[in-house]
Amino acid sequence: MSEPSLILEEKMARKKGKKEELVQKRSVQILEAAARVFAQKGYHAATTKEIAAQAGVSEGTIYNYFQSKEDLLLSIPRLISETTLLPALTQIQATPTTSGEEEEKLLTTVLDNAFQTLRHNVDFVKVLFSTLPTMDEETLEEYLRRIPLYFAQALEEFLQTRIAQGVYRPMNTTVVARAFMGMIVIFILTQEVLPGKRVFVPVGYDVIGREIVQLFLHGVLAHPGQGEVA
Amino acid sequence: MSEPSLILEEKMARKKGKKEELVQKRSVQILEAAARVFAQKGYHAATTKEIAAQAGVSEGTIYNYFQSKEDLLLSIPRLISETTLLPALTQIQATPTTSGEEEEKLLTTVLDNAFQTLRHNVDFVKVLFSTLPTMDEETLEEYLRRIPLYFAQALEEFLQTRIAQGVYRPMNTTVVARAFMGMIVIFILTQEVLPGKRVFVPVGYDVIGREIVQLFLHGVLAHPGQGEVA
Amino acid sequence: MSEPSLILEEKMARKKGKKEELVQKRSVQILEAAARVFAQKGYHAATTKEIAAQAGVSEGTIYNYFQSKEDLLLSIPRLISETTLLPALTQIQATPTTSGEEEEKLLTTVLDNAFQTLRHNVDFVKVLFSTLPTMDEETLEEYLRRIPLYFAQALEEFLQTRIAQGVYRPMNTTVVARAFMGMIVIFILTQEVLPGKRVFVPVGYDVIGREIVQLFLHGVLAHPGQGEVA
Amino acid sequence: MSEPSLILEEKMARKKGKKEELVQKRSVQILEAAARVFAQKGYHAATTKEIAAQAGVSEGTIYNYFQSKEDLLLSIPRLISETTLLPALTQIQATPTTSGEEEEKLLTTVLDNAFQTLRHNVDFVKVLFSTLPTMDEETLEEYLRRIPLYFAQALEEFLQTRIAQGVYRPMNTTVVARAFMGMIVIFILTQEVLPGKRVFVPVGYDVIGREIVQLFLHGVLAHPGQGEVA
DNA sequence: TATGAATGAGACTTCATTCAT
DNA sequence: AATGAATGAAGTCTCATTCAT
Repeated sequence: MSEPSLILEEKMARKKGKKEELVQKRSVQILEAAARVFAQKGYHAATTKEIAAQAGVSEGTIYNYFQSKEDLLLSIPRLISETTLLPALTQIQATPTTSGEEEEKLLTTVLDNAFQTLRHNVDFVKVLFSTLPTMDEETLEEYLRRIPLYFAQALEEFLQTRIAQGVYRPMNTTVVARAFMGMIVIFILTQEVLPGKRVFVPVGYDVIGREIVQLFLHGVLAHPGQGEVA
Repeated sequence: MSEPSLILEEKMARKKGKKEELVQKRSVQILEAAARVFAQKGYHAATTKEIAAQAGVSEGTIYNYFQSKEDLLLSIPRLISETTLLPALTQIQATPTTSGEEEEKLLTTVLDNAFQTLRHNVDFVKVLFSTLPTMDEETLEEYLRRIPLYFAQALEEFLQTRIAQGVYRPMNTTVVARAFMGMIVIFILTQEVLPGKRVFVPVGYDVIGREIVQLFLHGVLAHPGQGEVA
Repeated sequence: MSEPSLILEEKMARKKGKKEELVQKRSVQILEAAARVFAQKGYHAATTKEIAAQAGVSEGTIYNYFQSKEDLLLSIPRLISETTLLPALTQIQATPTTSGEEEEKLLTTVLDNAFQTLRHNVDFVKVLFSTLPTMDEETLEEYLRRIPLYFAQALEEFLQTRIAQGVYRPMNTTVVARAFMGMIVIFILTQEVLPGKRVFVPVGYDVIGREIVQLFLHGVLAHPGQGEVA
Repeated sequence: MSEPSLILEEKMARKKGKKEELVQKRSVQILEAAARVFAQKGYHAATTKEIAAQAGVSEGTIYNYFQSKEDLLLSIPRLISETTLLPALTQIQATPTTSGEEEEKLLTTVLDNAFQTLRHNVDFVKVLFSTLPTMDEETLEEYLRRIPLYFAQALEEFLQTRIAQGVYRPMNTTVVARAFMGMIVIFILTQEVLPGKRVFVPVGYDVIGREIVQLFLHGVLAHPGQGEVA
């Protein structure tokens, strides 16, 4: 008398599975379009119309997957968190001690990872830059939780370990970690985020990495041992 | 983005007579209000109504001095050239050689100047940050010319001089100059531009200055002379 | 407003076979949900999505049974004819003469029936009230035919009989019948249709019935026989 | 040296006066259009576009005078309160005792006032009918505060006075007052609010008034003295 | 010259309806 | 027959800009 419910259930399960897959796919499709348009025009200048066009759906469809335009903005970080961005950046602390040469290699790798990751997510970074200054603190936290913040923390812990190991000199790790971040960010900013190549002539990231590592480890002085600090 | 207004320029050129002075005053008054509102809300979220209110004039009056809202944005850089501490930033090259201690002092002064200048023009910097990613190259240049670009050039020349003097080791001056800028910018970004104090806990600029100078001159290694880590 | 759907009618006409019965059931199920939602939110504020949810079907299913949202509205009256207590209301004329006490009883019963019927169909009444002012005449008739119109006619005939019997005084039966209806309607309006209990504090329907009967039969004067006020 | 400030002030005052006048005028102009459209289509079906057209202004102008479409709805009562609606309805209590004939005259006048006022504000009444059922309680109160509520209260007080005077018999004044209101409302509803003349054939308001007064004072019985209530 | 009411293009969003599954 | 994702027309509302005063 009753329906062959197992088959039905199975069917619905399969259907549900497929549906969720589709929802996921469509969400990403829309979100990527939004990130692209936000990056290009800025959040406020971006229109749902253009996002829809870029995503290849109608404007109405956007609202089947996101509650509002702002929801799109807030959801963008989720796109990132599932990529390899975070892991790559937070693996610095994994290698506790090394020889001088190895230290250079390690830092170079860290920088390579950072540059690669940031460049791979330029749209996100652009959105970040143009939106952060006018964001409220809560949204900012939610946003930063995704990447740079963790990186800064991981970096600081790394510095503390090195100091404890006697490899690095005593220093204000918060400031130095942030300064290191600054050296990375400035190149992404000038070479990836800013439009045009005229103002800041691009330099290869291998060169940049090498120079930063040298600067970070040895400073700029020609005779480091002599001009010592008290 | 269209051409910046000529009205202001014209007015500035022939500032003779009380009338012209008044006009000049009114322009600046509006422009400062615009910069303030743009900095706070971002260019697109800012409304002419609020700018008018902040400037203490009516909306209509804005259009007697500027062609459009965009014209306001494009005219903001000109605000800087008159009031800025920029000269302080470009005098780095003026002091060619020094002892180790003096070098530290010099760099500290440079950093102090930079931080002071940037903090004094926070509104400009904020507008810069939030607008840069979506600006066209021409406008970008106009904006960057005000502070960062000149500073970067002056810095690079300074580095070249020092290398020639044998005080600094050979290096890619473009990269290092930009890295130095990055160390400055990151703190303005995290402490002045971004909202809230929770995410990036603020550090005093004297501490920051000291740490950056040490990092820049000596690097982080505990035993710099040896080129080896224990 | 367009023609009401024929689908339902058709279905209702040939209710033979289990399939047709099921279709009939589903139609009523959707229609009741629609009436509920229309009553609660008003026709325009109601969404097909919520109706579907209330009916426990998908939005698409609604359109397998009704042509449009408007068709739902136009089909609601048909819900009444099957479940209503309307017959009770139109039996007033069946009891031609009575004594004074019996007359009171009769009218009390009529009022009880009326209140019970209207309260039993609150959703219908609410839809009626909120939709009437903007309905076209045809739809209005279709709606009114369900309860109020028949009741008014029956009432008028009753009055005419009573006058002929010499029990009631001569009067404009149209006006008095409608006035009687008004006394009923106002309590349904203030106690059932309008939201909240603060503005019009509810009174028990037994009390209401008693007072209306007295008012209707005897008026408000303290010394009715004299035709004079002290 | 200083401006002739008195003249300026005067000018501004005059200007301000004119401005306020204009604002008032424009507000009323828009509000009346809104009431008209709301009455015709119902609140939700009405569009700001049509309201603007009816008012002879652009859509944007509406929002210079009202915050939202809902604000228009909530502001409609204000249109009424400044007319003579309320006074006419609440003056019932002003005449404490009368002879029988005078009582009839008084009630007739009350009814005339009520009908005239309600008919004069049909648009408002229509909006009331179509909107009240789906309003929240707070808005309802605000709305009802304008008219019907006060009328019911005034009426109840009148009844209590009459009972105390021995002119009217003891009764539940709340119920009777509301019933009296019902007799008024039903005719406005059937003859003014509902569309078409077919369903409820219109009757002259003088006839209606006369019949209601008779019904209210004497009831329907042919021999009132006999069929008395215990 | 300054004003600010009026404008209307265009933004975001909702929702009745369709149709492939 | 049932579903619900997709659609896109249409709605409300904002805001840069104009222009008569």
